[in-house]
Amino acid sequence: MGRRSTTRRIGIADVALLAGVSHATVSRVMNGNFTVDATIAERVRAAAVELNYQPNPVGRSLALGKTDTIGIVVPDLSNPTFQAILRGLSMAAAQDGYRVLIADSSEVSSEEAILAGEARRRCDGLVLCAPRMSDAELEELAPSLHPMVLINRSTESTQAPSLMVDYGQGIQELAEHLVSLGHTRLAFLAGPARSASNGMRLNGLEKFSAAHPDIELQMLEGGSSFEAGHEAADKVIASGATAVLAFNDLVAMGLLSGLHEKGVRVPEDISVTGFDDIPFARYTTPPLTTAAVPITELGQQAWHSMRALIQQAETPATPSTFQPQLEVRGSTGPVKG
Amino acid sequence: MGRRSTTRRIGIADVALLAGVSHATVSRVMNGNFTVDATIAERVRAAAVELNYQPNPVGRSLALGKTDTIGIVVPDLSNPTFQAILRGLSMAAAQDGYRVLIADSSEVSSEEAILAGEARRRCDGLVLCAPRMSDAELEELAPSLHPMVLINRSTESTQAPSLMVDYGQGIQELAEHLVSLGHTRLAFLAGPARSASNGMRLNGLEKFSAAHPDIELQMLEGGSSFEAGHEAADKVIASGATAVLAFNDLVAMGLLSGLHEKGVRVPEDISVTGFDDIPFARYTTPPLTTAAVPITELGQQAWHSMRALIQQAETPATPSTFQPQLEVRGSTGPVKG
DNA sequence: ACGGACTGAGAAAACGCTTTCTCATAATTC
DNA sequence: GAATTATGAGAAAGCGTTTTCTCAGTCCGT
Repeated sequence: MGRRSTTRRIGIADVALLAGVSHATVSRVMNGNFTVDATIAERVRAAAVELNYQPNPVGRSLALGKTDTIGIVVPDLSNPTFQAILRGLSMAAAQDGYRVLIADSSEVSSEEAILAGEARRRCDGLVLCAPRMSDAELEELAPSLHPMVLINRSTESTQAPSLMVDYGQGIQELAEHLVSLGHTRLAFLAGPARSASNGMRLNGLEKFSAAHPDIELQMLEGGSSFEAGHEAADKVIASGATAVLAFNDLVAMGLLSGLHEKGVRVPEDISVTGFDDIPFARYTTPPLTTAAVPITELGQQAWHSMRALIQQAETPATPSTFQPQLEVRGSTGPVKG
Repeated sequence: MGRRSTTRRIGIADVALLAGVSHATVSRVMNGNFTVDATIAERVRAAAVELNYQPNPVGRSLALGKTDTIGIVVPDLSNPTFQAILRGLSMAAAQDGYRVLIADSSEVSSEEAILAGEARRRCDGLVLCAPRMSDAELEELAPSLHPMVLINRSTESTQAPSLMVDYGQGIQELAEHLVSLGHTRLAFLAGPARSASNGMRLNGLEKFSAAHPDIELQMLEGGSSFEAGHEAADKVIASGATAVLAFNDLVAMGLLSGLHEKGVRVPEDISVTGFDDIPFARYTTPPLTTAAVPITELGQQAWHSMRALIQQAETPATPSTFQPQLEVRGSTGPVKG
């Protein structure tokens, strides 16, 4: 007890005592309220620096009703895509004096709801990347999470801004690219079944198939990780497809590695495409043809939407969509003649 | 005003009112204090679920003097090494019900101190990755940041636990490996001049040189990024070295790419080594020989040290060192004969 | 049946700050 | 010079919890 009081962090009261004013005045000075006499203000400031006083953020938060912190929930922090979103978000938020609290749901969709709620309560807003959560649950949760911005999801009920990547369009472009190279037997190495973005890709591919009834397109079960791609090599070879659209770059890279081990040449024997254009996609062997998503920028945009939401209670609710850009590299080539 | 009161989040008072008890009792029930009658407790719990009451964490934090949050400051969130530390830390902390707040100093060392202080005040502890901060500044800052665990740094004054990677040992092993392949003209593509971990590497290389007076070892200015490595290609070629030790995997990968563009073959013409063994190091062309650091595990360990620090005021102060492990892959080979 | 030891819950203080309310004192006006 | 208005700072009321303090009401032994 005695010990503890010695170590106690210095608070507004200590400054007030030293400066010989009330703590209200100290607060006024610290917050740049000009209704305080210049002489006294200076005295307070001097006392503050002498004691190296720094306002306790928790006390401030309670009084002000804001934490200057936003939360982000991601399904997997080891995924470069979410790392990039986090980075873009964090950097942009920092410029406005906000910090970010992270919550990794480890791909466990049942955790997403709880984590989201917890994070939200600690923060002024929430950026939600919850690809596995069901639409129903998201819809139910949304109101209690406001202000919130969604990544690659949208809700009916709330007007939460949502930032979407047009995966459907991107995958169509990739497929068209393969067709232009002469491929007629394609395979899609799908992502997690319940993933929202996988659904968007499937929609895109449906449109593609409708436009190209002559092109064969097989659906192969995959996943979202490097390992999933690696393990799918046999399946891909067995499919007889000459070109495969992987769920994302990670899967594509795993597949590249798996195919290499089996002695299958890319792109001579099989062409492979990824999705996302993660930083390392251009350095694989061969460099990966992919659909580039300006993902860091998306993270940045997420902050801007969030900021708008926090500042004005009125929601602009701009559901902006990011168009992926076809990035042709070495992993795709003319069909084996 | 009227509006606002309608929207107000429900608090402990609402539950108390509905259950017909004092808010103190609600608090007791919520915190599993058993000195409350079972009947009443049940009534309170019912009221809580009916109102969907969730205690306000800020209020709790103020009362309890803890936030259940730890901060981490990293110099660059786009660096896979820090991403991995963050991930290991975040996952481990989550298991104990802690969250992590991130602060990215964007490699600006002057920001590190401020960010660290800010983050620390909002959290129960701080994990500090501040490679650019001067020893003096770190020493001065340390006391005010406690509890804190350091990554790849150490202090004299405080007994802050520090988790170190033995870069000196690792780089020596890499150099020895190159020598064993017959190389006699080596170059070190250094990291940022003021980086602490770069210093450790230099110390290791000094020892190496002392043990191998016959081996030529040039020092080349580099950096810590992919781009730095890429740009250094010309310099490396001009140096006449047959093997180059890059500061880290990122630099090595950039160099690989740069050398490839110039038509220099790796490892036939020049051998290249990295450091860290980031996830993609094994998938470069050729796969990168490197010194593997169990970096996610280090993040985990950082949490364990932090937890010990938070729980018992007494510090175990275990300055643990992680030994990198030589990972020989395709980017190194016998010297050109 | 009466005093002492328990139980259990409300009242109130504490956490560290911001902000409204209030009221001296000083500055202005007629 | 008295009345009015600025000006500026302290007192106090929050913000939403936890926790100590207090004190009714019970239960027990004698």
